[in-house]
Amino acid sequence: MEIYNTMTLKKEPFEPINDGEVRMYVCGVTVYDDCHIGHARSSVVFDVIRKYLKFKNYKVTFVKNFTDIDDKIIKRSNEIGISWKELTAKYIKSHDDDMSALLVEKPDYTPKATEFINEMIELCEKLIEKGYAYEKNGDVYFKVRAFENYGKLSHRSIDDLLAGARVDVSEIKDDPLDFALWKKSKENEPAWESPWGPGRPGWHIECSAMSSKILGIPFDIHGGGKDLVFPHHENEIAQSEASEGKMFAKYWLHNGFVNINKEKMSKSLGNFFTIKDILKEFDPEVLRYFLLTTHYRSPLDFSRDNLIEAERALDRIYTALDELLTYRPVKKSKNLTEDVKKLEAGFIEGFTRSMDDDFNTPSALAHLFEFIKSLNIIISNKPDEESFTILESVVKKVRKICLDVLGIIQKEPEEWFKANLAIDEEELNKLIEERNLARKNKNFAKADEIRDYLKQKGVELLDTLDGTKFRAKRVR
RNA sequence: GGCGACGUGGCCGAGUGGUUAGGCAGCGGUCUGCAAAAUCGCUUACCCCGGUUCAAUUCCGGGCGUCGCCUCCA
Repeated sequence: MEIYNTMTLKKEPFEPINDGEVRMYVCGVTVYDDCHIGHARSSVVFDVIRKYLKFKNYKVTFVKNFTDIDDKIIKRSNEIGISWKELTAKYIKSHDDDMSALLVEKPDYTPKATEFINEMIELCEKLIEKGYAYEKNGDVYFKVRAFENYGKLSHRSIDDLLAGARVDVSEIKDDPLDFALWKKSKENEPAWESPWGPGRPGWHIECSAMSSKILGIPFDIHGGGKDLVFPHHENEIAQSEASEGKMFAKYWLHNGFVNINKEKMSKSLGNFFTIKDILKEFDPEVLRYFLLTTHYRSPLDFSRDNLIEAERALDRIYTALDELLTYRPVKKSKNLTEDVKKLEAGFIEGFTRSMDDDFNTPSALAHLFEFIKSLNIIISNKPDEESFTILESVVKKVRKICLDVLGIIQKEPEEWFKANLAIDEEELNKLIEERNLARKNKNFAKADEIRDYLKQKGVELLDTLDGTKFRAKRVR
C-alpha cells in the first residue's frame, strides 16, 4: 500500500511504526457553527481511510478532536448571549448528528481542548524550560527561530514567510514569526489558572497535547484539510518535536477543498452549504457517495447537478441489486459458476489495487460499476440454482466491503426506491391494480394513461413475471 | 512577490510511454402490448509550443489559463 505524504510530497510505502497497528489523529472542527460540506468531506475521507486500514487488518486507533475554545467561539457566544460551554455543546451535538447521518463512524477518542488544559500548561512550561518559548505579559509564545526545521511540512523557509509580508507585526512578540501557545484572558473571557495568570490556550497547542497524551509520539498518521498544513500542522510539529526531541507523526495526509464554481468553499467567502442544507433535499448516502467520486487530494466541485448525478449512479447500483432480488432460476437456466467466480475475483482485486494506491476511491468505484455491469450480464444469462446461490453470496460479500469501507450501499433496494415516493402507497397500489386489469382487457390506452400519470410522480412501473413492481425517484 | 497544485471526450472523473477506465447525458439496435431496467453498438478525449523517443495525453523545457497556501478556515 502506498500513501502520499505531505512531508515528502511523494507517495510512500505504508509501513506503520508498530507492526499491524495504526494510530491516527485528525484535526476536527471548531465548534461554533453547523458543519458545512467541507467538514463533511474531511470527515468522510478520513473515515474511509480509517475503515480501509481496518479492512487491511490493521488495529486502528482513531482520534478526532473538538476545538471548544478559541476567538471565534468567544465572539459568537458573546453575540448570541450564551456561554461558550452552551455554544460548543450545541454545535458538538450538531456535528455528531451530521456525522451519524453520513454514516461516519465515531472516533475511538473525541477529546475536547478544554479537557486538556493541564497538559497544555505542562507543555508550555517544558518549552519555556528548553528555551523554545517565552512568557510576555501573561502570554506565552513559541520561538520559531529556535526550532531548526521550522517549515519542513509546508516546504517554506523562514525567509519565505517574512517575504509574505502578511505576518503579524505584533509589538509584544520578540519576533513576528512567533506564535502564541497561551493567551492571557481579557476581562469577562473564559480563563484558566496558569503559572502566567488567568488565560486560555492558543490554537495549535491543543492538538500537540491531546495527540501525545492519547496516542503517544511518534504516531502513524496525522490528517486534516489542506488549509491546516500551514500554520496549524507546522506549528504542531514545532511544539511537539521541540518538547519531546523526537518525530511527531510519520505520515501527513491532507484532503483537498470543496469548491463552488472553482472557488474554495469557505465561511469568509460566504459561499458555503451546511450539511443540514443538503440533507433537506438529498439522502445522506448521496452526499457521502458524491464526496468519494473525486480523489481525496483533489479539489471537489460541488453543485446540485453533481449531487443529482451521484444520486443517479446510486440508482444504477440499487437497480441491479433489485433485479437480483427478483430473479428466479428457471428451467432453461445455465451453470455460470465460472463467470460468478471471475466476477468476485475481479472486483476484489481491482478494489484493493485502487485503494492501495493512496485511497483512490474514484477508481475503486469504477471497479464497483464494472462489477455491477457483469452482475447484470450474468443475471440476463439466467444462472441456474447452483450458480445463483453462489452469485448471491458474492454480492453479499461485495456489499459488505462497500459498506464496511466506503460506507455506501447502506439500504435494501426496496427502501431506496421507496424513500422518494411522492404519492400515497395505498393509492399507488390501487392504480397498479387498475392498470393490470386494463392490461388484461387489452385496454392499453388506459394502462398507458396510468403509467404516464405515475411517471409524472416519479414512479416507474416494471412489469415482471412476478407482477408489477415500482421504483420511485425524486421529482425535481 | 514567494511556494505549490491542476488543465482529459457534452458534463463529472480515473489513469497510462504503444492495448476499453467508470458514471451521467445523447443517438441507434435487442427485449417489451407499450414501457422501464438491462444489454449491444455509436459519439473515441487528453490546453498551446518545442524537445527526448521507433512511439507522448503520459517524460523534460517554455508559454498560457485556473485554483490554493503564505491571515481564521476541513
